[in-house]
Amino acid sequence: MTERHGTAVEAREAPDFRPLYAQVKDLIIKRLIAGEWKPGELLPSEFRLAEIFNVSQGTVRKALDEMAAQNLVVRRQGRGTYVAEHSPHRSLFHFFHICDENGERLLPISRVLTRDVGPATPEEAIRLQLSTGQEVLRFERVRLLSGVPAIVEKILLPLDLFGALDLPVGEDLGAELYVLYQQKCDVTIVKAEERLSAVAAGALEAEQLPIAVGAPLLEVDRTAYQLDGRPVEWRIARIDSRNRYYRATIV
Amino acid sequence: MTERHGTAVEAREAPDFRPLYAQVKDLIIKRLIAGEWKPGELLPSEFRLAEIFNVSQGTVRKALDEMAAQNLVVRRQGRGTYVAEHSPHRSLFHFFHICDENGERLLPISRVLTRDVGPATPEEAIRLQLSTGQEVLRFERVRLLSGVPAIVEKILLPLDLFGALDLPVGEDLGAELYVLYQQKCDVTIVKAEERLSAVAAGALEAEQLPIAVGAPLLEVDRTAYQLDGRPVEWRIARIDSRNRYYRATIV
DNA sequence: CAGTGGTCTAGACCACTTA
DNA sequence: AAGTGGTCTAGACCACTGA
Repeated sequence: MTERHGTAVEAREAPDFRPLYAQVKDLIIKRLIAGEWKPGELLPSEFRLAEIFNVSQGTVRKALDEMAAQNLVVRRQGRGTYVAEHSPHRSLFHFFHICDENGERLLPISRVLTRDVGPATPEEAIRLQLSTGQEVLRFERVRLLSGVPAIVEKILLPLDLFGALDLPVGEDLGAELYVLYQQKCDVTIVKAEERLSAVAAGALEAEQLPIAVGAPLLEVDRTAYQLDGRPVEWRIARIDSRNRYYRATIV
Repeated sequence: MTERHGTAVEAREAPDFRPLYAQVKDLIIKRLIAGEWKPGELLPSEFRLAEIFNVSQGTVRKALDEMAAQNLVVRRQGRGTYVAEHSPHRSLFHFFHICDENGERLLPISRVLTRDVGPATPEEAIRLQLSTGQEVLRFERVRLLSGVPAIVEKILLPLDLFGALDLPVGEDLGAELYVLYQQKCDVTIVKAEERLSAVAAGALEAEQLPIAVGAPLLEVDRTAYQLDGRPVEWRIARIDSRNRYYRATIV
């Protein structure tokens, strides 16, 4: 630990007095980023971590509780604390917000339409914080809901991280993308920002979805981030939102 | 408290063992619902509450921390714990998610178009959990963003709670609706569920907004709840989402 | 200055899991 | 039975607020 504040009169010019538990949390996250513990693995116990960082178990607990609230770790009584993993279930329930009219989660099936590699355009470079010209992967895919084409998606990924990703054009993906990112490319998505708007269907959408050009579509523009804060995916989904909706809860 | 589990061998057939702090939280929420402490008021201190409920201060703290995370109370070091209140700022930042292209929050100005009282239709009764025929208040309003009409909204309220609400047709509202609900009708919104989709503009929207019939609009269908879980507002907003978007964050 | 919430620690017991 | 996280308590000191 950098500084403790008890015991005696201390020099305390440290401009940033962060609580101990916050410092512990940062240190644990640093080790996660460094890959010391991989997704799905067990962390050391609270007492062991308390020894490592030379704080009390209660302080470690508070750090881990916050990390659990952020879905960075999963705590299981009697077992231990695990590094969070992208199960298909978590991917869907956490990152896919489309429901049918009764509020039931819909399970999508995907088919890749096109695959493309090339230098990033200026706009793409900005969105993924790359230098212009750095190589990127581009995909277009269709997702079916209840067996009907419902979503056209464009996905942009930086090639330096996703070189190992092999999405076969024309075939169904065997898993959720974020699960594949983690398993094949060691990239874990921990946060996403979405911008929703309504747009008119273009030629691509009218070709792939059972709608006419100009029909209203729900556009979800998402930037997804990994643990170190780097934006690693930009995707734009255009959704035929008749009989469906995007669900959000405000608490 | 109902039951403690320390000290000795105890009869413990209670089928639901809720942690003490959760029971304390429920009891505090019950008192909030009963109106024992009003929005903006100071709660008793942690030690005082610990006496009241006969638990330790740490247990009260955990209950209050959870309530603070849910925006039910606001904690201020050195002052105390306040019952959360709908300030204009909170209303906007928490419940209004429309931004401009740079991510800047937009401040809306409202004008009421129509006002209507009558028995609830079957659909309306379902959404507000009323008996068919119970009286409801209906409003239509236009909201301007950056001086331009951008949102047409239909708002439905049960008359039994909102009889005191007086929205003058044609005039600008002096405050955010949720602030008015709280100040004039003693109704505090604590949660909302939103369903987003894309729709084609109809006659009303084309009349009020600078767009054509059939143009894509972002529809936000919101049900808002008060502390006891009762749905007390149903509103449908249709938003001209050119140069704007609805912002969501997934963590 | 007294009173509040915020942090940190230490220790006890509980419930759950695994061996 | 041993080890884990979950709960509860008690007490210390800190930082902030307002009289």
